[in-house]
Amino acid sequence: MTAQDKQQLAEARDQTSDALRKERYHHGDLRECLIEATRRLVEDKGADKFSVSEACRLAGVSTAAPYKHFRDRNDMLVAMVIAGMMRHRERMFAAIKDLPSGSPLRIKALGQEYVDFALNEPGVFRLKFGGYTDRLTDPQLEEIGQATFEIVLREVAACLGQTDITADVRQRGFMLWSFVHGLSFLLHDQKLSDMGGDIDLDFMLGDIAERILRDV
Amino acid sequence: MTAQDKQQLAEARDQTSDALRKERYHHGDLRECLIEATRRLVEDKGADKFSVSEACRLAGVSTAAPYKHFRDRNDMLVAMVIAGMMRHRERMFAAIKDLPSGSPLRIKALGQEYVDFALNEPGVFRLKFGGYTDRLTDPQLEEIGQATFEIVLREVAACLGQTDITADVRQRGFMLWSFVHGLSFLLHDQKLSDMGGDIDLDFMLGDIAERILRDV
DNA sequence: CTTTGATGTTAGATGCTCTTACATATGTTA
DNA sequence: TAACATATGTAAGAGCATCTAACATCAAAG
Repeated sequence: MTAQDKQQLAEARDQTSDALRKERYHHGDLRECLIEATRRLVEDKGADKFSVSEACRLAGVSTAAPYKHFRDRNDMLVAMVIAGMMRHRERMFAAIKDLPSGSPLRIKALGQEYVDFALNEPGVFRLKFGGYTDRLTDPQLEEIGQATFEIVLREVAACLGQTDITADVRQRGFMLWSFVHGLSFLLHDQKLSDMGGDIDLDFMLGDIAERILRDV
Repeated sequence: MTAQDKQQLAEARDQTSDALRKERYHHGDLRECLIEATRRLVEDKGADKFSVSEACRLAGVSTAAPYKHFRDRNDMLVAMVIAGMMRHRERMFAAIKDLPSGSPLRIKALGQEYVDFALNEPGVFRLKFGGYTDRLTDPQLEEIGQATFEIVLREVAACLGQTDITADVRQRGFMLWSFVHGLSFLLHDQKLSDMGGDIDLDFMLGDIAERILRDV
């Protein structure tokens, strides 16, 4: 099937009331469609409430159909998370591309983007990092994570005026990651508004970058 | 039922091969027993694989029995998490009681204990903070969390030579929390060993405490 | 001793995951 | 173009889980 064919089928589906439903015996692009249905359901109701059956109802196919495209329920979730983490990495690239290189502003922007993603797509974020299931150990997912962390390390090195990734750079990068990672969870859990009082998120992101980049 | 009766029943149960099973028609302390069974299962297989039925098999009761003690499956998990977070708070108290007051060592010890708990009881930790389910909003759980955070705030204030909890203290406390919180997740996900290389956890905990307690 | 409420059991309604066997569409090859 | 091979769908059902309703048992209070 050519890209043009897919386009036509997609347009045909979009004309229906629910863009996800199929109209023919063969769906056209059921795999992508199920991933999108999975994403919606997980964001709406949480990963524990997600059911393959409901994704099938959204897509307008029988409950056996997904098993031609995914090994099992968990595999559907993994596929959805992979797509999400690729979006995540792209956004982190985009967040810094217009900022002066070697500036702590780039570190802060990366942190801001990390938190934003976690808050905008909490379903994906918590599936990836919340430990919902242990079978979330896909090699592709590992690569994406590694590559994303490399972005941070490059920026940290640049801020310190270094060219290569030393142990010191690695440690500062990991500390920054830990911070925004925990912050993302706590923000989504409303802990900042519950216990933080008048703490300013923007200030905190700049402050931590400064503290961790500074020499002792 | 007196405490002594409970003791006798507990001893009777302990004589069987599986300490959780009952021997009479009425169990004696099924609620506590189911909470413990839930804890074991969640730690062993993860919250998503946990089933009420299996907890019942562990306890040696019918699958309908839990519903006399818990509203539903989720309520069982909540009860288990509450018990876990009370252990968590007690351990944090214990971690600092022999250290000199006003010392950053106490901050570091709290962080160490936080991470230790997350690694020793990841099932509890991730159920509480991983966002497995949204119905984990028990008022009792809220109180425990608040009280635990107060410990941290008191220590931060003491380290800064202050007596009351200012906005500044709150912010530094929240930053420390964010850090150890994220660190806990990343450590359990093996991200430190995968991407951190030769980073030393103990050093990092001391380093972050120092950085965040220092004046800018 | 009897009653009563708490706590257990049995049976079953409902829904989910995943498999097996079969149906239909697609595109490749003779 | 016809026929076959492959990909992708459906139908039916096994097996297991949650939760409910009706009934059974036991302990404590009157």
